[in-house]
Amino acid sequence: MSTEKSAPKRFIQIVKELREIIRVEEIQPGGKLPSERVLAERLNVGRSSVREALRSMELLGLIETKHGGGTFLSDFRNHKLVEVLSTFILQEEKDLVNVHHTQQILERDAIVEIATDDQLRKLPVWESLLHNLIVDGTIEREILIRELVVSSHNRLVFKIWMLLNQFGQSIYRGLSAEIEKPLLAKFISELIAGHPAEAVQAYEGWIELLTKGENEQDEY
Amino acid sequence: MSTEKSAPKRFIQIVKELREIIRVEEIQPGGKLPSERVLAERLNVGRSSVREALRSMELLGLIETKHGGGTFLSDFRNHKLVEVLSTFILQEEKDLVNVHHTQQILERDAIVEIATDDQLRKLPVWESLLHNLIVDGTIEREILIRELVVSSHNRLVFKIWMLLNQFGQSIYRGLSAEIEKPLLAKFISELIAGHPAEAVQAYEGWIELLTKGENEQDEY
DNA sequence: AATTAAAAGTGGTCAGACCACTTTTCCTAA
DNA sequence: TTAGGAAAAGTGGTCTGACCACTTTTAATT
Repeated sequence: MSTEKSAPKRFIQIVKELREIIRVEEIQPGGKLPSERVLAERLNVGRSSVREALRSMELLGLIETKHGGGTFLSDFRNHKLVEVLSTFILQEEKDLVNVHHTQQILERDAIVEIATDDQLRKLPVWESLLHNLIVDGTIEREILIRELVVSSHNRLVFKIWMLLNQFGQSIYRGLSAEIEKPLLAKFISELIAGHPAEAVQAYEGWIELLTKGENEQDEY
Repeated sequence: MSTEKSAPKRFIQIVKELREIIRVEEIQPGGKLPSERVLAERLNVGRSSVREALRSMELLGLIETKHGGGTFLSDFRNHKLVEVLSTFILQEEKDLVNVHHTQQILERDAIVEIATDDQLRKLPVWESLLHNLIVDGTIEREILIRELVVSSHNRLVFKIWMLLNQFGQSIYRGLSAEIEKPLLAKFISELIAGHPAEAVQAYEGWIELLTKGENEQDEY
């Protein structure tokens, strides 16, 4: 009666075994996986079942395939899950808003963490970014944010953020650098100075500037 | 030479055509898709190719399959973004500390959000939890935290949190309710009162209490 | 009319056959 | 000896047909 139907789909099981093989044999990104025929024999399943699992992983960008060449483990960062999913769900505006909201949560925390850590806030990256901003008048927003999250020493947060970033690309409209320049400068300065509250405040002002006017975003 | 190889994988194409069929025939979530054999004939491909596409979509949670029954479009508002990703993101992430850190980031944000929203902070849940705490002297921590995140109106955050929770079980030591009682009471009270800073502070004290003594966990 | 058994429909899996492409092997010619 | 190039082997891509297991529909029986 319980919901324990326990119908473990074969191809799902194969995906798991594949992952295990990758782990045990220490196959590195770019490395070659056993051929479909070999896998079929090793796992005692038909080749078509192996292919179903392999194709699933390929859709996710977990592996890459070269016709006649072989199957290769691709780098984690290349996975396409987000891209694929987005084609199915991107019409939901609310999802996008949530994605960015979540990103901002992570970013805010990273800011606080960096600003309160003498080691981190003195990293040369920030000075460099600030310098670029003042001299060139431009700054690569994504790099800045990325540095923020990376520096926070939490690889999990970084991974999640990267994923969300792929998913939520391009909500930040191109904006005149002149407008955001002072806010950005203040933000980075406060970060270096070790003033978390002020840094976060400047950051939020900056974000608001970037997203404002995009839409009224009623509370629905 | 260019990276423009443009190798249009068959099963990828089928995924796209599937999506088109779903759109044109207005198949609703829960609705039934044409059978594999029918699809194969309609698209002029072999059944195995159809299956590869179908299995890929199933791994993403886009469709569901009932053996002998058929293939059904699942509610992809409930897409498995986080779920699927987790198996690949967290597989190497043995660092429980990171998991909990990330959870706490999300929780902190939820607290602020609730405390600063008159609608949310007046929800009867909080009073109820506080009452239970005082009367019974006990409180289900997971329920509390869960309510926190759920109330924040960001389903994505909720999903991520639930996921992390699943992975990070059992770091919170069973602790004497007497010790955490005052902190918890203060935390909830501040939440209801609409004092975000104080609520967060109490929350952090509480968390510190819960995780302290666990420090035998060297950084390895 | 209700119950039940048979049939049809559908997903799950496998085996084998080709094809197209890549990599390796190995023989020939310079 | 060695550099080229053709043949062979390896590998992914796809299709067909065959069963099996399970569900839904249909038909027959009571």
